[in-house]
Amino acid sequence: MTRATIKDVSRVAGVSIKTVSRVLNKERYVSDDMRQKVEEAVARLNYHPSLAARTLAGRRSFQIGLIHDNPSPYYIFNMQAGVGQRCREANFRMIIQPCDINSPGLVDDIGALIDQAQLDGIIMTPPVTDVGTALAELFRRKIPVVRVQPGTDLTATSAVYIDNVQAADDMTAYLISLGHRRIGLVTGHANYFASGQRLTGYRQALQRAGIGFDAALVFPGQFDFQSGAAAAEALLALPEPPTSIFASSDEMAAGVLAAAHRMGVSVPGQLSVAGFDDTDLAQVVWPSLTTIRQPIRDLGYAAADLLLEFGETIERRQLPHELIVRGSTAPPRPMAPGSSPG
Amino acid sequence: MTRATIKDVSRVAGVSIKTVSRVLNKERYVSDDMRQKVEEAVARLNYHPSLAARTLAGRRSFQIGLIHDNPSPYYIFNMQAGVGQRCREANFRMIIQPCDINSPGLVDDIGALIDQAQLDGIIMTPPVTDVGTALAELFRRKIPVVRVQPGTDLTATSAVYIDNVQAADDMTAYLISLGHRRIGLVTGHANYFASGQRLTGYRQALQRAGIGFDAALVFPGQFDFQSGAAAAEALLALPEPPTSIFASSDEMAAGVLAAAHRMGVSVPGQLSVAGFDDTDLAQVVWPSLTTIRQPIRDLGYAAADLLLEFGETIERRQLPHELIVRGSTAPPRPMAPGSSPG
DNA sequence: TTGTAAGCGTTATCAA
DNA sequence: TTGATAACGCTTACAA
Repeated sequence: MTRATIKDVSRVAGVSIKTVSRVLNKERYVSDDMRQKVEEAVARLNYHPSLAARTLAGRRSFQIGLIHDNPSPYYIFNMQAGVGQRCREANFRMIIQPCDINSPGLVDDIGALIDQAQLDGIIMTPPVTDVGTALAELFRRKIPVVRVQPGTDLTATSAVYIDNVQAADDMTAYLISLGHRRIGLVTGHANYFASGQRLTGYRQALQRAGIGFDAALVFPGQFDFQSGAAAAEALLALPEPPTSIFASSDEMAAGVLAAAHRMGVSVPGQLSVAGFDDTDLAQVVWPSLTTIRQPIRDLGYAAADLLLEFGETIERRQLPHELIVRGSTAPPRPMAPGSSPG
Repeated sequence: MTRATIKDVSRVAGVSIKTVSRVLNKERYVSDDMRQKVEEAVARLNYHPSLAARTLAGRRSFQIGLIHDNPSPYYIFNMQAGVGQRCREANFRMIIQPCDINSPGLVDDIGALIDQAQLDGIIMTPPVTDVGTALAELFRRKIPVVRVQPGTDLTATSAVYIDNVQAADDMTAYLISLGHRRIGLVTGHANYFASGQRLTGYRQALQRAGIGFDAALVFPGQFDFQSGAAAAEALLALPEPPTSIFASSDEMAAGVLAAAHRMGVSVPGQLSVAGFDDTDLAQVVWPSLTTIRQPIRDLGYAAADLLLEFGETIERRQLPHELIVRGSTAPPRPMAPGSSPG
């Protein structure tokens, strides 16, 4: 017993091959009578069209590529889930392509993938989104592209994103609303555009509240646990330490927590910790953290949707972020030297 | 400018199409002269053969499927990394297929995937490995299959695995070697074969050490955080509580830690906690945990290797687990009621 | 060792 | 609204 082909279906249904093809592709100009016959035959033979043949003969391959260079399993997992979901709905397949943005072969690899698989479109996630040479290659090939949270050439391709400035503003404003006046900020890796955007949001909220910007409260990080911990140590050692620390990523927030713990600073009693849930991991692993959450899965779904619905047309879609408060981000007690709890 | 085809290459190289094909497929009986001409033309034209055409014309699709129903991002990520690595080396592509083992359409979905993509082979991870209907469908189609850590029909397909009995034995023996005599065990989800195997290893080590099996020290869990916490609460409330708790998964071990913390039991001062690092997450998120680690990425690599190297032949490959001790799994202090520290 | 010709299973084109 | 037929880019047989 070998695979059923379109020929088998046409024979069983008693119609021409072309008619079967029409039904398969939901083309117009097929009578209900024909359509029904074909559908019955397809079901009876358990027929599934060969993707290879469709790709070779037609203009589409029913495949899109997801290109990433992101070491966070949670990020990738959720992104795949979202893109995969939309692909399934459209009967498309998703090809995953991990890569290394520092590899000299990056552009060639992407080109080879597109050629070999005849991809119908590409989704890129940060930081691949902002590799100029890769983008140029895609333009050259005129292949539809959707970028997730791009940092440069914002209008060059379709894109999905959250507003990082607003998100950081929201979190900062929330902390201020609880009574915090000295809010430490651990910034993100300098290579990521999100880092600067988050700093901007932080400053914006402070200014609106009439709180002066204190450069001593801003400490550079690299998005990782270590730098979060280092930042917290520095910030908590200040003559006038912050009552709250806002880390620009969840891993750094975890680092802040660890350092505070090590230094005997009670959380949230003496210090409120907040962060960005960049990897979708914070809520799972550090459930008490107050975070700004990017809806990674939704971003993936929206990216695929844009690609499948609009193709070459450039569309942008902004998704809402969430401020997630779990446990208490308690209002700070005065921490003036010598003060003691009520 | 359109894609280069094999015809273009043959023209540029001044040889026949078939010769180009021979070089591409590394067939024998090609003179060095010809080979060189072809390789130059390929490089010059930046030619990448169409997978669709190769699949349609040939017997192979250069694609294998990875089927999973596993909610752990870390597990999936590492598995993909391992399988993907081996695929890249062989110039194969990996198709990811998430599924739901309780869905009635499972078998049909798998069949459709194989038909549409003409997959050359399938890798399955638990718990899909042990779905009889799915396995039967694959046998019917005579497609090469490699299962990761199968629980049933062990010799039915090629497989890669670690020895769970030995692993649990190792950990239990290690705890005993530190002086523990009362070791609690939180078992895994009853649906997973690994659960029973780990219980067996635990009992085996106890017996060898001449320690009687105490059913009161074994508490059923479901592999998740909650049940780990519940188990710890029950075990620590025993009249004679264990000095050590061995959880059959990392998430449960985390639950044990949390519960101990909540109950004011100091770790590792009064209680040693150990676990299985099933998701490859323990070392990242709970770095102090003593764990038995499955090398997930290596399992994936080995699975793909088996599939690509041996195809239909049934081969089994056992990989070593690792006992990872970080921080101290301190020997227990006596915990008799009323006793006080040194 | 190299080349020729006939498919592979679809879709595109054009005619009916 | 339906159908015949020529591609699509490669591999497989088979010849030379």
